[in-house]
Amino acid sequence: MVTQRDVAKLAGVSVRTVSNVVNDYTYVAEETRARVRQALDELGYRPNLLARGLARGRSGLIALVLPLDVPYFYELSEYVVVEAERRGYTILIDRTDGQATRERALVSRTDRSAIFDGIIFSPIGLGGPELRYRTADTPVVLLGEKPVGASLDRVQVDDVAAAEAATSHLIGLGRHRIAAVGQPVKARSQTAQHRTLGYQRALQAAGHEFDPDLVATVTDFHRADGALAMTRLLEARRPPDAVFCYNDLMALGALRTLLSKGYRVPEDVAVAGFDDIEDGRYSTPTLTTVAPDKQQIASQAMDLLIRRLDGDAGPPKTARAGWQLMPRESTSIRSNPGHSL
Amino acid sequence: MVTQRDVAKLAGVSVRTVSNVVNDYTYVAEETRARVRQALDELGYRPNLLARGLARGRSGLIALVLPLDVPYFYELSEYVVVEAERRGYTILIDRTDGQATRERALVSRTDRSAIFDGIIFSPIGLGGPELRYRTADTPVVLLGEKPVGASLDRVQVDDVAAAEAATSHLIGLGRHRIAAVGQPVKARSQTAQHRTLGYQRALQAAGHEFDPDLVATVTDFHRADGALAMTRLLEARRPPDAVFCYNDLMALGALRTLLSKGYRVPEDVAVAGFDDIEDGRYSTPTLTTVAPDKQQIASQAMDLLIRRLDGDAGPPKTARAGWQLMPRESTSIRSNPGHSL
DNA sequence: CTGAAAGCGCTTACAG
DNA sequence: CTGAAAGCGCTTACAG
Repeated sequence: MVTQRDVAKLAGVSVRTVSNVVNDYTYVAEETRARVRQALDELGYRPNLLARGLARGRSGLIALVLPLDVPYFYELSEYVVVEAERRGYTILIDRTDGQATRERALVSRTDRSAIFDGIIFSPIGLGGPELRYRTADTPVVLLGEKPVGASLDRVQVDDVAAAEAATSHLIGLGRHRIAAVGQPVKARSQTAQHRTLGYQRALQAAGHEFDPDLVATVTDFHRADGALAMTRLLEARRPPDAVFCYNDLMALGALRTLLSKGYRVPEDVAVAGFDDIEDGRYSTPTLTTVAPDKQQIASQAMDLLIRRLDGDAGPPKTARAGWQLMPRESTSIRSNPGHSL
Repeated sequence: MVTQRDVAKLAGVSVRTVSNVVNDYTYVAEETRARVRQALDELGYRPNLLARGLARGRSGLIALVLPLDVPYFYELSEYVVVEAERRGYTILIDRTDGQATRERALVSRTDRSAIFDGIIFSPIGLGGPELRYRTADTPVVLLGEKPVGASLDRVQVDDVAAAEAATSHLIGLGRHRIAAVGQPVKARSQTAQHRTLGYQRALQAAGHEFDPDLVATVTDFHRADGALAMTRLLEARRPPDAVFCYNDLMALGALRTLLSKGYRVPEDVAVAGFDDIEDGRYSTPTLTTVAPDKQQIASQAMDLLIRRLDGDAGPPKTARAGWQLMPRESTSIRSNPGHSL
């Protein structure tokens, strides 16, 4: 490895000057700068970022810790990368896939996060008590609902209102037996609870009765879970004529189940999801969904984090990001192109 | 920040001993160990990984640099994370989305990779010449085809054979006008060329003529590109009765175009993809595809990298991973459930 | 504008 | 089994 010392020797200057040139500091004589540059190139010097980080006290690196197995998150990650770049930081993604073990690595003693200036974290498997455990050395911003008991900065979407809007939209179609898919078997985050709450509120506002049989539980938020839940719902005595899934992935699974059993969507059963992932814009029929403002989420998360990096030690803050209902073919009788010609 | 010095002072030992305890070295008296542990907990010590990495000369971190906007890669990334964990390394993902600018950050002087022991890299936008530029400080393993001119370790799948198998499968259905979707407008990696070659070989083996009009070019490998290419193919004088897309994402886009225009799949047009992403197992119809052995790719990439980390300085090696044709509904007349009941 | 030197927090031969 | 000390490669007041 070529060090600044090697370069300094070759250029006949001190490491101080080499460092100045490498970091583009002013106050270096043009002649000196040229000589150092020459030596830099000749030797093929590249800085050791570990050493630089140690000396500077910060690495310029931010960890984005999230479950990459759900498209919503990797779509979101692109926005976070861009917003971080814009602010001079580099994002490195640490994929947990919601596994508590991997998430725990974040709060454990020999925490990989120690090389990061800050962390943007979307906890799935970990509850608040465990999160609280973490020392406050590295600032953390949570994405999504606050795990019970944790007190950290976070950015969230109003899940209750969004779920209510999605359900109301299904009600507006004249459907009466509207199922909800996504209540986890064992609840950890509050996301699902909030969406169930929004679902119930919409029902209530429309004067529909709430039928517990129409709330399908899941173990995970993947396609397979949506497909399985839909199968169970269809086998009930009084199957649903619409279904609101707590994410698009499950909605796509439900869609698959419906179509493969010969149901027409939306004629027989209307389907709505949550997340606005790209898949839902290309499925047949295309998927009605709630679109959280991913760009805004990313931007707010970075802003919260940078506030902490700048030394703010105030109480935890919560930023709220917008969302929008996106009606598409899966809830629109008129245009179901798969059957329209 | 609590340092080992603080802990040493509190426990009444030297930092040497603290370090020994933190790293679980043997030869620490039980009594001493207990006392140090006590101090560690009391102060809430967490190691500074930057400093440790600098002192040890390695960080235990490996960068996985790839385009996360394509599901194939984030599915692959999970396998890489697991294979790395198994070998005691931590993967951090650096998403490039195929943008040459971001890929270039990897070969630039102030390379973020300097904190990594090694790099697993899937170049999309960068050609071989630029890759060659990078100094050999940090070992690199390439995923996929070798960019022209680069000489680095890599793991690849036999694209020619796999594409030939997929095309032959379509021919076996009795189709005569088989289109190929995925030849990039401006070619950089060899992947697409190889798949086109396999496609042509299958045609030739079956005695079909090669019609250049049936090879649709794309600018990217996303759904939108597949959808657009399909639209153009359908507008031709003699539209295809089957289409082989160079990845599943484009195949899903093509599928969407076909269904929305009222074509039946596979009755009117059969569709095959490449990658075996999860979406294709839940689309309607489900998608026939080539499934590269992702687990094997990940495992081989890690093995190649670790060989270099262990000091092997031999010539670049190429590992070959397996693949398998997965026939599904999009090429199977019998079972197209969307229309079967 | 540039040098000599301390320091970032850790690891690890070298002694004992 | 443990201490004193050098060193990892960089940055940066302090002088000049």
